[in-house]
Amino acid sequence: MPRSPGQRAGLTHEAVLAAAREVFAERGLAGLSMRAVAAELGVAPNALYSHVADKTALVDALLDDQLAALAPPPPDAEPRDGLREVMLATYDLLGRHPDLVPLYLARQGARGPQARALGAAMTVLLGRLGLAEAEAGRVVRALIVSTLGYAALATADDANLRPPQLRADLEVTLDWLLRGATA
Amino acid sequence: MPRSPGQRAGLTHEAVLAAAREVFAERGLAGLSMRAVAAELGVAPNALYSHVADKTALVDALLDDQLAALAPPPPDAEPRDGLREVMLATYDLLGRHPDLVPLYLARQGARGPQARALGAAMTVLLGRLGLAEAEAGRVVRALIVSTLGYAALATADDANLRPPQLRADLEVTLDWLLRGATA
DNA sequence: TGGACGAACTGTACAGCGTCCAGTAAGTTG
DNA sequence: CAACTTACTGGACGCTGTACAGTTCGTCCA
Repeated sequence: MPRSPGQRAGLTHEAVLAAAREVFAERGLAGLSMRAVAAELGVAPNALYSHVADKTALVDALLDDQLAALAPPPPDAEPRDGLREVMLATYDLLGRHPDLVPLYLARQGARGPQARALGAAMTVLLGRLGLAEAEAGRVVRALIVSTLGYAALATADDANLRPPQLRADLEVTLDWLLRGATA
Repeated sequence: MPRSPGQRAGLTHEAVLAAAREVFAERGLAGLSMRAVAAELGVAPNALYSHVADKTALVDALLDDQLAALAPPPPDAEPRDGLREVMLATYDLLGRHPDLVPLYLARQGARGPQARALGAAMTVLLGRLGLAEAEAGRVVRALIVSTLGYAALATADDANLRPPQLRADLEVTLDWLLRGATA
């Protein structure tokens, strides 16, 4: 509903992020412009800059936000199963939002709180496999790199590389990595 | 040298690609606009469209072009060494052109002739390790995914993730993958 | 040899982008 | 009640990729 002019919109960082989420869901990454987000809020484009440093900061926030859909593996799970499950869930999530894959890789998305929480949960599981923290960090990175990489591959529309096929390949790859890391 | 008006520029696909290579080398991906390429050739921006479908096609060509700097592993190399060398050389190349990493991942750059040649040479080496062609393709993908993924990670300026450190991690990861694949 | 034809190129223009600047109006604090 | 801060608007700048229409050239065939 359009405010009467002279009224404040009462924006917040969260409101802007929510609008960005909406625009992204409806029109994809290509449709996610500052102007579109502003229009969604019924506000002039520049108004966003009171709540967000610039577009890349908004996109970063959106990237982490999307990870909220992923449940961290419980600490008492069988470690290998838990790790495989998160990674496959991540792969599936990215499959639903292929636009984001390059962004996660480019800025290595793992900066926000959601990403941190997932990383910490994975480190716990690797600890139960006997890995020290530094070593666990390296393995987490290896797992993530392959998962994001396969998700990126799945966005190319090559008949030989359908997402289910690649998902199976990813599963095998994760297995090799975990086996190598705990040998 | 500026042609006298009314003279043809005599552009070709290769000339456009060469200009794009030049602009990219000097001003990076952000500076690679159709206008910049056209200016480099002393030509109106739209002139490019007689030789290139659109910008993404030009960028695709540039991506494959850059791979020409990579020497395919000789077929008689020790397979594991040869594979590790190409992948590390790829990692090093991408380290010099971080801008391109997301693009390689997004369009899975491996469509052009250069990419195909590298893939074929890798498949030969994997064949000598006893892998059938389909299986070799999967392993090639796994290796590439990790290599590009680590290169992407290296573009994030995190003090804990310096390129040399990640290169070492990649080396270990490649080892795990090759070991897993040939077990 | 001339005339048609297609390709190459220019000029102009459009719609869109991120974001800066200056101004105004509202809310908050002394 | 006055001073100040914050949130927002209007307008603009410089840039993008590329579509459209028109002109000029090289080539090929009658």
